[in-house]
Amino acid sequence: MKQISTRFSMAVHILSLIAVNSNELTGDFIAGSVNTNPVVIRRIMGMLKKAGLVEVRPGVGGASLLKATEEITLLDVYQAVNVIKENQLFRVHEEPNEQCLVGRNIELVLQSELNEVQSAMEHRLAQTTLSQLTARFK
Amino acid sequence: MKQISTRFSMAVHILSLIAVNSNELTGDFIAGSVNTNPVVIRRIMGMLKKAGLVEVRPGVGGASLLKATEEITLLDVYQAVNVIKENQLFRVHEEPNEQCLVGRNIELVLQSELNEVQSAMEHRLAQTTLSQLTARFK
DNA sequence: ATAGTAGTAACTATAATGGTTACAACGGTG
DNA sequence: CACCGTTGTAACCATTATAGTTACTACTAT
Repeated sequence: MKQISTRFSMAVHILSLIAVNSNELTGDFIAGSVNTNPVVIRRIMGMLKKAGLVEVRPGVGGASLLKATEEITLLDVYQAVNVIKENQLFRVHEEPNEQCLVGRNIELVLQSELNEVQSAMEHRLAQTTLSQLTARFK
Repeated sequence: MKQISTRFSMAVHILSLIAVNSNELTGDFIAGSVNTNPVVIRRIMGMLKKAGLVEVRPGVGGASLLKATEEITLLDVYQAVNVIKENQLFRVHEEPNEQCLVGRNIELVLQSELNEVQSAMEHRLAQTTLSQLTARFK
């Protein structure tokens, strides 16, 4: 069963860390908290940077958020790490037989429903903010 | 990017075929419409059978639905082909550092949100029936 | 100049997928 | 009763994305 990559959960972890310990964080420290290799962290940080969520001080280290924690949603993170692209949560089999009523129609009809399904999921992602998560840490 | 397996879209295709051409279908014909290998079809049919959605006449061939098309939802199909298990749409990185405030809490807090997200998606899947799809074929 | 950090490229092991071959089991039909 | 076409499975393979790893360059404060 294919699941959505841990890149996403790691990214949320990273952002939570930065939210809590603002600025005193090296990639190696983050890697220690996430429990993975520092390069994995740097890769994800690169994506978060490109999405405009964080700022990193090269050379010396230290990261900070570019938006308030109330304004970073799980959807923002999900999109930043590119874990699922637009309308591609579900993979639909390709090149069905056009000679057949079903084969001819299934792709378009099913895909339009699946797009709705994906939207419903992403809409729910947008309702949770980073601040809601960190508020529950204890 | 990992996507949800085409097993799901193929299953919908198969059920649509049965709904339209009730009973005169061999696995090889279905494979021709889906455009894949017959064994792939049989594998999926096996899952649909186990879920109580279809009935297959062994030996001689031919399949029929065990429920009305109005009563088969995309969620039923999705669950039948076991494409995503309960609360496992998102994979969460394992064994974060318990010494760290974030590491200690992230798993539980994030997972509870992600379960909500998955529920939202599945709820939307349950709103589309097989009959709604086949009605749009032309 | 040095030390410690970030940025990347390249390689690897792992796991799920989807296609394939092969064969056994089944059930009408001649 | 034997045959033929079908279903049911097991086993294998190529492909793909992931996540970890090594190695190296570039940057910045001291």
